[in-house]
Amino acid sequence: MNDHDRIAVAVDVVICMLQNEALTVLLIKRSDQDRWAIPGGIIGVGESLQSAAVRILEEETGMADVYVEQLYTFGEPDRDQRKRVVSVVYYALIPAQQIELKAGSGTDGAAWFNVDELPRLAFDHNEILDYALTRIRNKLEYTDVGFQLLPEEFTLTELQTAYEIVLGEHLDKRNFRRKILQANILHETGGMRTGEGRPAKLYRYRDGAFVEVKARRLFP
Amino acid sequence: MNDHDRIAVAVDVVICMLQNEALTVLLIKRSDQDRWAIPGGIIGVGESLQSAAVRILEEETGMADVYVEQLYTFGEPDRDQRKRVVSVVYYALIPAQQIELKAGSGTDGAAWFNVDELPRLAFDHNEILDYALTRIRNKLEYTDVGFQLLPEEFTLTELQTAYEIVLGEHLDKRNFRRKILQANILHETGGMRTGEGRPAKLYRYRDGAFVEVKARRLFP
DNA sequence: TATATTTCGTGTTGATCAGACACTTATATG
DNA sequence: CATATAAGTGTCTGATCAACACGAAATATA
Repeated sequence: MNDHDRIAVAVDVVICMLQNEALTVLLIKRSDQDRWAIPGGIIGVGESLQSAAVRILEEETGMADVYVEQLYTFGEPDRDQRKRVVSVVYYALIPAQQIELKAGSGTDGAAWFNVDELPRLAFDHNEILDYALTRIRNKLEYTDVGFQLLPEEFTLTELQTAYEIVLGEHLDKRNFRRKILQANILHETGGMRTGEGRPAKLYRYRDGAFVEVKARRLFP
Repeated sequence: MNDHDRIAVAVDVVICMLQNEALTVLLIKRSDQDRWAIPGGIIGVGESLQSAAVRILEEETGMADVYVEQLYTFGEPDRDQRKRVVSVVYYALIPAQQIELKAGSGTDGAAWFNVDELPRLAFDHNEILDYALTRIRNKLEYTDVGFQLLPEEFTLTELQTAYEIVLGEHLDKRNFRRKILQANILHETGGMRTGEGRPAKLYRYRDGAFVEVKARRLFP
């Protein structure tokens, strides 16, 4: 087997954030490609897969301390015409906020796309995003991923809206609040969010709460 | 980066089967290693990850047409002292039966181990097996993986026993039967299994049934 | 061949949970 | 001060889950 035949290992990261009442994903355009793509890179020697994902995330967004989880590994022989690449794909959920995008090296630019209005992407990246969204929607129902999309403090309405955006369906206000509060995974910070209308209590996620709640589905 | 630094891509396969009222996993011992290990191999050029998993499974057991699914990719830099290996791990569930183990090339032998009585394995393979078992137990509750561990025709008691072995807990007979039958994923073959005691009806899994049942948990 | 043993197969009840549904309260704004 | 906006709150009904015991059908044995 000559060097040309060797298989390259890449790490790609699906970076998701809530913006303008929509779930968005960060895509980049490389100088040598005419389609948008999921950001990624070659793994460094001595670097773990997870570290590589965190590094790529940091290079694109400048953010650290973010929820990152392995999604799936894509390795069809023909997924990249140029050479054989096995991509270990991670996904990251970052709290809603304003982010200054850093143009990574070798890229023409980066932009956030509404996940419901994606263009045709490079390689098998549309397939990867489909898979990522399915995973996130599923995990929303029985893990704490929903909280990762919000800042530390949030109102129950903001939390419900986040769930509605990701799931793409309306949820009943009273049932939602009852279930979340009964699950005992939030605590009131004491602060209030003011604005037009009645002020709302602020909550914070009880970190590690899902270790206790575990197998219990939030929305069965 | 010289060739020595390059990263190798391996595919490992956790092969599980029911035997003697226990869930067992197939392990091999390589001539150059003193510990048992999960069977695996280097991926061929032009071979997809899934194909490699199926090939490895066939090499070890002689079986084709088996349930195979990707589990997780393990790639810590120090997981193999000799060189950097990224392992894409699959798991396979094969129907209970007698299997003639083929000694794969370069192996000292292969054997089935009860998953509750595993020795200390090579590399990070204990960790991988823990992860695989957790996944299988979870999927048992909301997918059709349970049926993959049984032959085509089975009695309800055999199915319940399979669930009990994998989950490691006792299930109520009447509740189990009611839930399985109401889920409408089995049909009676008309045949009966005879033996000591009253004969039992034989059932067959309605293939593709979980496409319909989908999100519905069998054991919430 | 009668009896014992083994395994299959079956329903009900009470408790818990999910889903549908509408009005009052607190603040900001004009 | 009146109006608009969003927050916050409870009940009832139907569905689902968990707990629970015995009769039926066959084989094995005395």
